[in-house]
Amino acid sequence: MPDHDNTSLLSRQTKKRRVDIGVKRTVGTVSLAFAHLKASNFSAMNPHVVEQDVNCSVVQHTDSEKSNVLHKLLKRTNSYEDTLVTFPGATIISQLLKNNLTKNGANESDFQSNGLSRTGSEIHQEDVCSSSSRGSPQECLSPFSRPSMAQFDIDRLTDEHLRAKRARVENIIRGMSHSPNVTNRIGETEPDGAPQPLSPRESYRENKRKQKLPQQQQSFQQLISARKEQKHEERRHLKLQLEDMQKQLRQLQEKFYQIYDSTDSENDEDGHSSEDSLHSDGMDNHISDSVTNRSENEMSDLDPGHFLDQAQALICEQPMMTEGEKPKRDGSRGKGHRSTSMYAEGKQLAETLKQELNTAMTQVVDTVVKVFAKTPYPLPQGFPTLQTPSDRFAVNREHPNFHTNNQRLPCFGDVIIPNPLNSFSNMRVPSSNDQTEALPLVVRKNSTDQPGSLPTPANHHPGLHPSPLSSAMAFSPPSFRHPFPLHIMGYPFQSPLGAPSGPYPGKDRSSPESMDLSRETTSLRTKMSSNHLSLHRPISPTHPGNPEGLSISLIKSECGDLQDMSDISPYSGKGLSPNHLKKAKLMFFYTRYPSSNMLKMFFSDVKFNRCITSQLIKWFSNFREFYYIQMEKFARQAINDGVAGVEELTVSRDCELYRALNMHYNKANDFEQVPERFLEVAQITLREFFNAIVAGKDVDPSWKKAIYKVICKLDSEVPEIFKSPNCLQELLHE
DNA sequence: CCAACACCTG
DNA sequence: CAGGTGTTGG
Repeated sequence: MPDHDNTSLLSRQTKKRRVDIGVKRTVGTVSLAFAHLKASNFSAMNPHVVEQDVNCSVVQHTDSEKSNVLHKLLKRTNSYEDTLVTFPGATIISQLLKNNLTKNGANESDFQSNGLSRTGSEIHQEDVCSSSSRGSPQECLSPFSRPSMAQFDIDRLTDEHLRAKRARVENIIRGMSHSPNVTNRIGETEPDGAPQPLSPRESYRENKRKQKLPQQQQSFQQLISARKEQKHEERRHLKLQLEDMQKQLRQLQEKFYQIYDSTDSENDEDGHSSEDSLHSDGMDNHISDSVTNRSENEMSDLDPGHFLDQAQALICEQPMMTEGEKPKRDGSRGKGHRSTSMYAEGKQLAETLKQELNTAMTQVVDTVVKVFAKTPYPLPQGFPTLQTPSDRFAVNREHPNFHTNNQRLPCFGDVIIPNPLNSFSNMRVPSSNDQTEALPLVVRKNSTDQPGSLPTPANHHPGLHPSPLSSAMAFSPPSFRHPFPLHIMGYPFQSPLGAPSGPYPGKDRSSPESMDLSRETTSLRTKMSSNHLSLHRPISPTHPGNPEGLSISLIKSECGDLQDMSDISPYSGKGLSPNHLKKAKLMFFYTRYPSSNMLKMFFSDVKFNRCITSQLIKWFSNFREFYYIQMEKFARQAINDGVAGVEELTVSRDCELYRALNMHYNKANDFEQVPERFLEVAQITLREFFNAIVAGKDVDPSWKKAIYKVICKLDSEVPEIFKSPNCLQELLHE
């Protein structure tokens, strides 16, 4: 419970906190403003909304427990689909996967008959599964394709296939190095009748572009088409590799289900016994039966990712499984005596899987990297977005068991593999757990201003704080987190004039700066290694990226008391630039009511005059305005949603309120160290509003005055680093 | 008077 | 986010 009664202690601050002035003019406009809001809330009231909107920290993540990397990879790849339209490799990946998942076997034959110059060796080295799949497309796609195949057969097949694959890949690589002169026309590459949803669009665009091209550009067009052929070459290679991977997956899947389903094969419908059906025709029946009879849910069992899920689950669950207890897919018929052998086999299977996935992924990634390295013109915007929702990290809880034993598949790391950046430089993305020293450049000094800063306030409810990240980081020094800021690698600094400095002036800041990726990555790496050495290291004023450098004091020109015309000089950098605004917003996480003296301290690179000062003050006033509006809005929502007491109101990093605030003050999410204290203050504010409204104080025109008085005392000390004119670089690139 | 504030408006 | 305005404490 915040100190309601302390309103007389305002004098503790040296700075003037006249939060009580200027509030008289309110004549119920706020209530009017929220009338529609109220109405909408009433219309859409249901308990779930209550939980999500109000009880901010309640999160359900049942899915994440089941998830595994490949599954995510597949899903994410599919989800990237829309953004990948112009990125051939990834498009292929998603298409391939999608085709496979929708058991459309035609893709393989499509690839071979599309007129592309596929080297003969590749075709002839198709493995059994692939060639047979040409005859009956479905045959290879089911895990039950060959349940009768002997174990060693599969092993042998796998080995052979591995060798074949390696030879093929080498062949491919060799071919890639000296065969960019293959001539094939774009339109024929992806037949219009192809079932892939993307292909028509793609070819349509290509055709359209072709039609529009004037004759003068023919040579350029030739160049383009040559490049495209190159790309198509690589695309095909990627396809092939993916096919290989999928085949291997299928085989492993079969193997897995053999091990796994042999115990309950009698369970299978139609009395088909897997052990008995040695003949492929019987198998086909079996497949079609199971395929057609399976519900949508069960169809996901054919998903390789799901298969991996189960493999992983098998490995992890076996040791702690009681006798007779079996994974869900086994149904109720437990057979404990199989469990030991199953465990061993599952482990072996997992090992094989790991190796295979590692090598295959490495190859694919390498190829992709090559494609990128060779691409001479800017990459399409379809490159997978780098923005990573923070809750994806905070939320992603795996099964606890996965953490307690080291059987957690190491190659799977911590998810997010599909992000090309991760594999781009083979750099291991540092997770928050990896950082062991010198975490924040920003060190908050103990301030007398923050009564409950270090220990989390008493009002937290353990059950209501599900964010594992924040709880895990609760022990890190002064409530700073250090999640890895992936996005900053793709988000160069805003230019002083407010336009993004990247080559892509897209409206979306998540639009990638692919060409800068490697540079940014290395820069990040050096930042990582140099760590705290960069603390307070002033970046050279002639630094090309100096954001303040080019700022033109447009604002100043409006000021009557402009003293020196030299202030307008572009390089004097004395005005308030967009980066100053950004900095001010970040500072708001610490202080809601900065004194003008404080502002002068922290914006030392700005030549202060009355105008600048009031502009800065105005900024913070605007920040507060937004802040309080949000607070009131969410408080009223909570009331409308039937929240009984303030105890149910918490502000955590994954709640909507925080997101709204963070969106406002930390839009690009480039500042990943939003102090815990800010959450506390926000929660207190929210509860203040809640209490006041519940008590009906909002009838008083100046009812917020009391709240302001409370909140203005909760300011934290702004970290020293904010005093640096270049703090943005240091903060964001840290 | 003036700085600082909240509120309103564009 | 900036401009304008009314309010208030010093």
